[in-house]
Amino acid sequence: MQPTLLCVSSFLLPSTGARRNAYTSRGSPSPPHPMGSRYLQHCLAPAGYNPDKKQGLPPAPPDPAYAPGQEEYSDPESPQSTFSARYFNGEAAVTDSYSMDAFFITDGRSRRRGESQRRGSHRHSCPECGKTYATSSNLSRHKQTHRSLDSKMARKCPTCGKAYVSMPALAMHVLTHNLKHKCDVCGKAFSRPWLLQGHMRSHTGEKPFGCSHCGKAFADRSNLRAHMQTHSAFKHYKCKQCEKTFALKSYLNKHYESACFKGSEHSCAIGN
DNA sequence: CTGGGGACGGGGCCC
DNA sequence: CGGGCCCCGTCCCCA
Repeated sequence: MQPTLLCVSSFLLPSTGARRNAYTSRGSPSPPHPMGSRYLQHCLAPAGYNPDKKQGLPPAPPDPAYAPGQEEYSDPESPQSTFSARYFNGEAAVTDSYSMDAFFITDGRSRRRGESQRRGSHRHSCPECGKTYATSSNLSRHKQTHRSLDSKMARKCPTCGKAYVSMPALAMHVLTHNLKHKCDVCGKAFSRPWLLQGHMRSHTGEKPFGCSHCGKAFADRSNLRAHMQTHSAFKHYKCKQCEKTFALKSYLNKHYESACFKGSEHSCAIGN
């Protein structure tokens, strides 16, 4: 992800301090999002976003406005927004800032993919899902992800026994048992260097990811993404029990757990 | 109870 | 094959 050109100076913000230092165990993540990084590709037009060749991001749709008053949110996998991104923080440039489209339309991978397509380079496409890759090697690795867990090719993690059909995925998983990247400040260890990098920001107060709308800065890109959704006038995630709507899926999930489905089953809840 | 944010994990993809 | 990057998602805390 590249920042917009509106405000590209990076520097350290005063640390807000980590509110807590409790490193609790996390639940298993959900399966990868079927829509991948394209899930907000209908976001509003850029304001200030300059799709230069380095960024390579596609321009926003000519009329991407998400009709106000739209009551029914039928596709929670592709939330949209009427928010028009403007960077109006007149104060000192505090961080890189990301307009809505620049942030949501695509990610670095699809950006690179787009560049390759514009260059007209030959792509190797997966017959099962249609994804394309620059090399047959990459395609071969990708194809492993389509294997069934019952496949003879499936292998188990020697440490925890979790089965994988994709060898790269297994290799990545195995690394999670080897926490060799240690924080010099607090001693917390991580399996991958960029996890440590993100963690270090909690010590330094660095917040490289800024919201182009309100100027608020974040240390974590995912948190900026969630913040961006709070600027949306629309609450895309609706409880199927009480019809209440929420801007973020996590809020809806919380609602399911705490309120609407308290003491009952989540029969019509998450995952639809 | 909801909204917002901080911190982090697992896994896919590119080079 | 491995490193780096990015994504989605979760858990937790607080106002």
